[in-house]
Amino acid sequence: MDSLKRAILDRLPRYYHVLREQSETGDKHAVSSAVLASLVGVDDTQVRKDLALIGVRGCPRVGYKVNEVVEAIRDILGFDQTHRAVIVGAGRLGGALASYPGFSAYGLEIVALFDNSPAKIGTMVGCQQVRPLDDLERIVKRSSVDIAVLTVPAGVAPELAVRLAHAGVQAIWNFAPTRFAVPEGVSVRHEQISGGLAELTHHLRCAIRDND
Amino acid sequence: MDSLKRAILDRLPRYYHVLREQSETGDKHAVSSAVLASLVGVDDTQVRKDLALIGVRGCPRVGYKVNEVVEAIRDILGFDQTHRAVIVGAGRLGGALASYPGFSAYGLEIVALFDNSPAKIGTMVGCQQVRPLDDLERIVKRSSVDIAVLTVPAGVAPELAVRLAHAGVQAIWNFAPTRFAVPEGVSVRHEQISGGLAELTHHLRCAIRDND
DNA sequence: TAGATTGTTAATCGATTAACAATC
DNA sequence: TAGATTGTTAATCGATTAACAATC
Repeated sequence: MDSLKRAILDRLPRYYHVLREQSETGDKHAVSSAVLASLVGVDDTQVRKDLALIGVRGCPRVGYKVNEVVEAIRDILGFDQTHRAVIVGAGRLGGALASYPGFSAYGLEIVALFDNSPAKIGTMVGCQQVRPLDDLERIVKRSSVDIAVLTVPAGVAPELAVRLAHAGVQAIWNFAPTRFAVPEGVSVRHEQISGGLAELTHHLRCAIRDND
Repeated sequence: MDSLKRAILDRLPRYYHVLREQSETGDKHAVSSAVLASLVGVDDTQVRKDLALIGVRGCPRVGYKVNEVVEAIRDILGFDQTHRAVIVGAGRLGGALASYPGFSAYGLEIVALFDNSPAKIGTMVGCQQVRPLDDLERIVKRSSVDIAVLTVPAGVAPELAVRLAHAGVQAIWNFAPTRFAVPEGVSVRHEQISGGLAELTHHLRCAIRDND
């Protein structure tokens, strides 16, 4: 199977999100590319191309069947398979992710939360009891965890990424403000939240100047 | 002043981040495009183009002056100006952002944290006392807040965005898993965290199939 | 001078948008 | 049939990469 390109992988979850709501309320069974486009804020041609690419065929004068679209996206993004994940770093962000109920819709099951702070170990954060970092390898192997979420300080992220990869994790979702290399075969997604802030403050700066 | 394009706005904070560390330790005053490129994981030509675009000139055989680059990025992204911000939604994510110390490097000052839950109002979350939503307009106006961070459930995000815009906020940083329209002149950045998860699970799915 | 690095043009690549025929 | 919507090709746009002359 081809790996899909980055751009479409950003849009598919958005289609999934808005259509899943509609498929639950169930008052509309079909959706046109124009309606779906306006719901997620993209061009209608874009929607038709994306859906064609993932193998969903629509019907002229009717549109696309909501259920078909939802299932095709769920299938292609792997949301129908359960992935076990651990969160490393029981700070506020780690806690926020550990207690987010929405991940189950994406097939993600959080099986453990780690930290190395004695003050945190053993306490409950979200629905998880914090475990010591020493247990990392054991639990990753025992529970066949394949995704790790990194919410630790930038300084320790690279070494933890290596530990996780060696323990058998296949994908790392990195929220630490740094980048690192990982062994072949492991995929990493760097979530650089402050990048979004830069965009906003830059716009503000331009707006202020334009008023002068 | 021209607004810079999206792509470069994602890279500038990364240059800023790695060079600021180097400028503090101070052992190297110059950096070549090749070194900077490898530090942030982009092409070296890309670095030279980006720096040329923001008006930094390098020196053949030497490279770019670290301080010049840091200051140019700080200036163009508005990190040298202090922006006052409020966080709306004192859940775990809101709390994580409220207590993140790194924002000051980007010129962001969190002045208030709001929630509508009586159980939370008045308690301390991060370094902020949670305030009732009723005070939103008053505080935004009084403290001339120009950025709002939305960490509320998807359902209430659109109405809060409108309230914030009317109160005078100029930029909204939205972490709720939804999209909404805002009045002309207000900029919005939608941070869709689960999009990153889709990319990872898709890669996992491809890897599994390739093994079959 | 020789050599390393910048700065810039040209080529490539990919993503988005426009146009329109095909279809129910 | 008429009309709305899909599906697809072509055109545009922007971003990235390659090549190389200019420069210290």
